[in-house]
Amino acid sequence: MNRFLSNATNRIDAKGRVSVPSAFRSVLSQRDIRELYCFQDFLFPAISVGGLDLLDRFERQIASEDVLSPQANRMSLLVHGGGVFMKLDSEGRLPVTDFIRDYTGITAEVTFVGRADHFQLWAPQTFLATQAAAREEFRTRGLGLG
Amino acid sequence: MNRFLSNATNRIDAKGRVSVPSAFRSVLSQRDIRELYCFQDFLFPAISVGGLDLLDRFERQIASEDVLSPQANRMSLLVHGGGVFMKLDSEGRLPVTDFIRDYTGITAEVTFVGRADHFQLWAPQTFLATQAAAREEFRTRGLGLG
DNA sequence: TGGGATATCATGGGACCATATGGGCGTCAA
DNA sequence: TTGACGCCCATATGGTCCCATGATATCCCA
Repeated sequence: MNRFLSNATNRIDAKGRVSVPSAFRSVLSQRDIRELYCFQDFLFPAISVGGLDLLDRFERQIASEDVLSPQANRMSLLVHGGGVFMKLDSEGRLPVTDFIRDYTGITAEVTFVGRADHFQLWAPQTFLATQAAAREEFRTRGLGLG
Repeated sequence: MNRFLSNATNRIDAKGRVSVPSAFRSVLSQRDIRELYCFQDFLFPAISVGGLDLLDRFERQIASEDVLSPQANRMSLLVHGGGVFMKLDSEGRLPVTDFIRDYTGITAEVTFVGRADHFQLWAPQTFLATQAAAREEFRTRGLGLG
């Protein structure tokens, strides 16, 4: 497996740590991702986690803009300034900081959700609800992306 | 790490000093930046800090403009004339001068914000509010620039 | 097919270390 | 002389490492 797929829910311990699922850890080591970069999803209350290559798309766009461009400035503020580094401990756990809790509503448990080139942290019930809502959306409006 | 990323908030002590986050200090030494050049951000109430190479992009743009361009004239006035030099002490702290306080509204705490090739000083609550506003902007209008 | 052995993984907690922070002292300049 | 600044050390808080325990799935063999 070389992509982040499926989901799993783990408990946060008394020290505020949570184990990253083994399957995700093996993808991380396979891609040689040692420093995790995390930032808020632009749409959902979830934290995206992956390597620094996640920034590439944004940085290409920023670099192509005028030095004084407010849009480029705002984007850099979010993706460069709004991200957080996380390191797994030797057991493969990551600390669940307020940065994560505040944006996701996570309290006692974390749902890890695969997103192919990265994975996300969700509050379990929010994940279920959002997934159901998305399914309902497709059911009524169809798959059209417009 | 060779870029300024993420953010951190530190307290100003009784002598008006604040510790630059360890991660940012290591980027500075890695880039062999000893004298910090600081100037006001063009859009936000924040101070930009970095090496003199920060001026490169501005100077390229100024050079490409007409000699009589009011835009280039203004940019030089701000970037060349409006900057100040700062030095870290042996512990990696920098003095928070009135130059910084007046433009940013910083009082008791400083939020250091990574911007890839430089970092910025923000008043914590201003940073949070501005970031939230920028995110909302992208959420409603999309990521398209221009 | 079932039951026990074993490996893998999540969880819990103690010890240690890096870093932010606070404050003392000497030096230099206004 | 006084105040600002640079240099030094002392301390605490939080993060990281290390080892132990418990749970669950997998395998192997009878």
